[in-house]
Amino acid sequence: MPSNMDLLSGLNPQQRAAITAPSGPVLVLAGPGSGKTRVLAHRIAYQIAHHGVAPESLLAVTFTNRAAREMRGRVESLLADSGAFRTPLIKLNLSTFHAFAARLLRREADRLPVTREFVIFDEADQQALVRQCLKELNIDPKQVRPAKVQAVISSAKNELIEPETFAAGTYFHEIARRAYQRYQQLLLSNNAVDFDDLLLYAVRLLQEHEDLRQKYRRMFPHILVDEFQDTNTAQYALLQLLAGDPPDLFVVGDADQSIYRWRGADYRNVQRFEEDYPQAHTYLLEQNYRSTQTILDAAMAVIDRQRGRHKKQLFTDRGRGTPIVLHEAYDEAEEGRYVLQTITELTARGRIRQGDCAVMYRTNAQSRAIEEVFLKAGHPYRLVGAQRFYGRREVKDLIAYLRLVHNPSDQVSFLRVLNTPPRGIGAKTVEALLEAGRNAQISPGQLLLRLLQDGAAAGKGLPAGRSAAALAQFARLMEGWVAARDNLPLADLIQRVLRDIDYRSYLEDGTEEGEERWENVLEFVRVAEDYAEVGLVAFLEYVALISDQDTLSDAQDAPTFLTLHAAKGLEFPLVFIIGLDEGVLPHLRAADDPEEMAEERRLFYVGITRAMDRLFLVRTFRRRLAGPSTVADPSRFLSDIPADLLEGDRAPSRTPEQASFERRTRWEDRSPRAAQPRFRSGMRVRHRTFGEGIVLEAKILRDDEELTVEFEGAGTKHLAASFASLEVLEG
DNA sequence: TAGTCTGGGCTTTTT
DNA sequence: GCCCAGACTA
Repeated sequence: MPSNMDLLSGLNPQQRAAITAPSGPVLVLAGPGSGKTRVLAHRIAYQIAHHGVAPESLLAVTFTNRAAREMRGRVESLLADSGAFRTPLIKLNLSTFHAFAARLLRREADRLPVTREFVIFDEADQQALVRQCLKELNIDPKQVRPAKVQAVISSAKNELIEPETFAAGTYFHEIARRAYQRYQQLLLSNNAVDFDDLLLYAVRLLQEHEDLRQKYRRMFPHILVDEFQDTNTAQYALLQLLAGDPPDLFVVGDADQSIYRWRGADYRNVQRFEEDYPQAHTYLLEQNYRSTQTILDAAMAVIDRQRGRHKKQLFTDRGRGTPIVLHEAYDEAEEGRYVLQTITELTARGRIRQGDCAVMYRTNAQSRAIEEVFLKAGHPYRLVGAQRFYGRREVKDLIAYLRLVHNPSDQVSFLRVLNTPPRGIGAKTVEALLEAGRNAQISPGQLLLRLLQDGAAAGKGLPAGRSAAALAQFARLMEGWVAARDNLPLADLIQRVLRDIDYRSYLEDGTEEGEERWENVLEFVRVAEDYAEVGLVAFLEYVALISDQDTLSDAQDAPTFLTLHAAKGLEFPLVFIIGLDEGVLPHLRAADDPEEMAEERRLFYVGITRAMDRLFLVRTFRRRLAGPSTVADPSRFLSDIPADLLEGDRAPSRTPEQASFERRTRWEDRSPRAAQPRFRSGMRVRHRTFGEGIVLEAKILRDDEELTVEFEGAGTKHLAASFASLEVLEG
């Protein structure tokens, strides 16, 4: 087949070797911009075109729908170009872990404690449920925070720990254990699963049912995984269960780009893979095709400060390129103006398009200041962030209505919409309704529906009078929607709900905000129109599993604003990373945990390596984190970048305050290694007031050494070596 | 029952 | 500075 040549042309020897590697476990360790995704796409195409593998027997897993979509496009065009395939490869199984698991669960629902129609609860729903559990357990939600309990439950699930095996060593964990137990029961009575259950149930199904295991192994004898470093325990277990014997498991990843630890991801799965599959072939991709050498050098300088990783040498033949620009703004507004101004200047020459530019930040909240500047200037931009849209109150309300229509047992949704907009159903009535539901052993939604059918008989225990009328009216609405559910196109169904509840006049209260909320509703209807074909179930699933990255579109030639997390896997000719301040990047929350601090560093590394040609690092002198604005210190990561890669570009001084600040931080004359390291992690030290402790982390910061010390009595402290006068005891 | 108020809590990243 | 939950009042 001459087409094989096309599939391998233009690839470097390492890439080629990985793509043509014999079937079996394969690990591709790939630096940023080294053509990781390309290798994956070529591998798929090569298997199909060269080895005659049936497309439907391949399962490729990614972390976002966007990545899956892109991969599909690439594979299809590769195969089309090579003349091997003409029809679109609809049979190719390319999806996210969660979407794949959801499909599996629906197909095998008869072995699950939920029905095929289960709904997927998102984080807000989960918290609502946890809140309910705590209430039942008579726990004050102020003492034990529902969000924290939810997080604990979630990470337990990601570790495949179920309520029965949940270890309760502390008071908090005992509460969490009981809440977890009740939480699972409540999920079932809602006919719902949460994000984590998707994976957990999938793993359990395959563990417990030999026949299913065989079935899926036969179905997908070839498995490929993107961003393998971001798999968590449940995902890894799922892969192992799916991988047949002999396993044909092709995984690509980069431990340096692991940024989802907080979601249970464990980059040590890369090592685990090598241990579990000692016969695995490993390929290393180091040549970078994306960035200039200057950008790569900066990235390496940042990541090399990380201990306990194996060093990669990133190189390119793109040449040195332009120095990285470091800019200090006075405050967030000026930060925004600087970004806008720079983009305007650079694009004015015509070589760079607006859409080539990206602005990246640590937290979503940071986008606000930038957006304001752009809005005021009438300059268009693209904002990446699905959560922002789907997390809005009005959108969540609508989704809850739809979920209720789809699944009247969904109590969380039911309670959300029962009195939204207000229709005279107050707390007392709700309480009575819940009680009646408990007595009748059915969900309150079902109870209401039944009430209509057999009249007052089932309504025992429900309040009479005004609220009864309100309840009956709501029940009639519900009944109407459920009846219309299967006959009406999705968008029409939504329109009908909107009309029935007169949602528009509820939202439009004359304020600009109300106007905006209604706009969002209309936007939501537009999205639903695209799902007319596939119907309500698929739409709800789409809405539940959407990710921020999925909202990125190329439709508009405008700069993109996105979080560093959302930026993973993307590239832009021109990148701004803003908010390079202590407390922002690295984030405050990471300060007392070396593992988390390491992840902040990797996050910065991911950001740097998104840039192809130009990189702008921006920080702010005054910043509002919470409450009043305070003076921020420059990010510790900045001092890891060698000065010769940087170009100073400071705004003119505006205030004496700033001028004095600039005198203190002279980037251009800063020598990168001014101070000699005196401390190492693991050293025992003594401090005058804090007593004895162990150095957790020591790093050179400008002309001082910054230490993180765990003191026996005083806890973890951050100290500047020159002030702290520490005595070294041993080490 | 609904709407307003206040006080407290809290701040990350997202499938 | 912002948001939410629960308390309070009409």
